[in-house]
Formats: sequence, structure tokens, C-alpha cells
Amino acid sequence: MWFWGFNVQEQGWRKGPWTPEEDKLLSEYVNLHSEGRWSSVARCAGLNRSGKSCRLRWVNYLRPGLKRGLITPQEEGIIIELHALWGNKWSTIARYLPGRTDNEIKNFWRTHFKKKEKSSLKQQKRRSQILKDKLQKDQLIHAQQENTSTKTTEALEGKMNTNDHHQPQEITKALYDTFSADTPSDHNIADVNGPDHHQQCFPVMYQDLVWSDATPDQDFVLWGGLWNLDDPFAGRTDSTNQYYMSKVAVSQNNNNNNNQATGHVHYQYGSVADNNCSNKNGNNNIIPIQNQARAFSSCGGSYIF
DNA sequence: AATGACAACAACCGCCGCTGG
DNA sequence: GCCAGCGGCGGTTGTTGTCAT
Repeated sequence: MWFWGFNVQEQGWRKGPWTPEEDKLLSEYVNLHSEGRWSSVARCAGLNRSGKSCRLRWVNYLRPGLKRGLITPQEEGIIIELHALWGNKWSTIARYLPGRTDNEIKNFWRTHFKKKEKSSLKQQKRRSQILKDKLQKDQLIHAQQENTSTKTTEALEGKMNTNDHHQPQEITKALYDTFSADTPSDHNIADVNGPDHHQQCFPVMYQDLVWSDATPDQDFVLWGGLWNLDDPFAGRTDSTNQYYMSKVAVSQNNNNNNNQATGHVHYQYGSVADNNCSNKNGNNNIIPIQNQARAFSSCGGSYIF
């Protein structure tokens, strides 16, 4: 039903865009009485709106501390990585972006990545499949090379199928999702603490990307991996402080730790400037972020993401 | 200037889980 | 235990602004 140009529902709630007068009423009431029960807020503030509508308006638009304006490249990077982890958990993602609402992030994602995702889906699937095939092949070769090891080929094949751990293709997808964006700014990844400081990062990421029943020193680990929002280098894009991913450890079976073919390769994010890129042996096997996607698929005989 | 495509944003809808009666 | 009310969340749609043709 339409009334004076506004859409009025049968139960009497007004719908459609909020007027400045309504915003003022809601703001004044909430500031005075706090949020409380939204149904009563709507009634007591003299608004002909549903409680839901009031809550949404307050949370997404009127609440103090909201950031207005474009999503920054840093925020964009966080959204990309968190989305790779959690999917469409917009409210969860929003908790790590102060001043941004879940609605805002959701809209941003749909606007910027939904189409891209669609168009690159085929390509992504193909790349993932190639990586998966290569990984499995390398695992088998690796297993055959260590006949005396308890890790037999069968065990490894079994491991590849188990649901107890993250599958390699899952990691591949997450990383491709994270790093396959077009613009260099997508790759300005915030600093991540090294292996000794991963507690300072989001614990979910650290745990989430460890797959394998081997200890971290024996198998794949993406050290740290998530964002330190207080990172002093965040946003810097000059060559000195660009963020890099470096190999920080290699196979449990390669005692020389020289990144040669048989080993598993561990990676660590860091920047040249803050010396986070040197690996456990002091070597700097640095892969610039911009080249990561290529690096993933060109690690020779070594294991790759 | 008119128009269409697209992006960005605001708001609604439906579902679900929680809670209190 | 059941049920209604409510709030939170994700999906979707509607509106407005901008830009290219």
C-alpha cells in the first residue's frame, strides 16, 4: 500500500529509504536510551518502522565510528584473505575491519569479485587441478624414494584421501583466491609475524592452514599467514617495504635444508626491510609477492602450494 | 542531450538460533 | 517441551550515481 509517496505495509510499518527526520529521531533516541530492544526503540522513538529496520539503519548507517568512503587497498587485502578462509561470513570478516559493516563488505565483495570470480572460475579450476595432479605425483615419487620410511606410498595415498586434514587443493584454492587478483595493490600483504611469533596473528589462520599429521617442522606450514592490523608497514608499496614470501624451511628428508627437489617447502611472509624474509638458515630465498602465483607452479621438483 | 550499462550503496526478506514465558 | 518474539545474518533486490557511447 502506498501512502503519501511511501510504501506502507499492511501492519503499518513504513518501508523504503530513511528520511533525515527519521534518522534524527532514531539517533537521538538510541544515543539517549542506548540500543535496548529494537521493537521498543521503534515504538518509543516515534518511528513508524519495524524494529528490524531500525536496527539495520542504526548498525549500517547511523552508528558512531563508522568509516565512510572507499575500501582501502589494505582493507581489500584483508577482505580477500579472510574471505578465502571463511567464505561469506560477512559479520565475522567485519569484526576485523573496524568501522566497516558486514553489509558494506558484502556489497564490496559482490561488486568487485563476484564477476571476476565467475570469469576466472574455469581457469582457477584448471590451475588447481594441475597443481593437485603434480602434488600427488610428487608425493608418490617422494614416497617411492624413501622405501625404508614408514610413510609408504599407500599411506600417502591414504593421507591424500583422508578428511582429517586440509586437502592440498583446498590450500591451493585459498592461496589462488588470495593472490590471483589483478592489481598489484592486492598483493600488499600486511606483515605477518614469523614462526616464533605466530600467536600474535589470528590463530584461526595458523591452525587452519596446517594440514598433515606431521609436525610443523616436518610438513607444510604456512607460517603466520594472517594479518597484523597494527603492522607499521601496512600500506607501503615501495620496493623496499613490499611484502614478500620466502622459503623458510624445506623437507624433513632434506637434511641439507637447501631447498632441493625432494623436500617440502615452507613459506613465510615478510618484508625485506624488517628482515622477516631470511629463512631458518639465514638464506634469502625470496619470492616477490607479485610473482607468487607463478612461483607456486614453478617450484621445480620441490613441493609447491 | 539521451540512453544504456555498470558500479556502489541502501534496504528488505527469509531463515535460524536464542531466550523467556 | 513448546511456542512466540526478537535479533543476527546472509542473500537478494531496488535505487541512485557515473561514465561511455
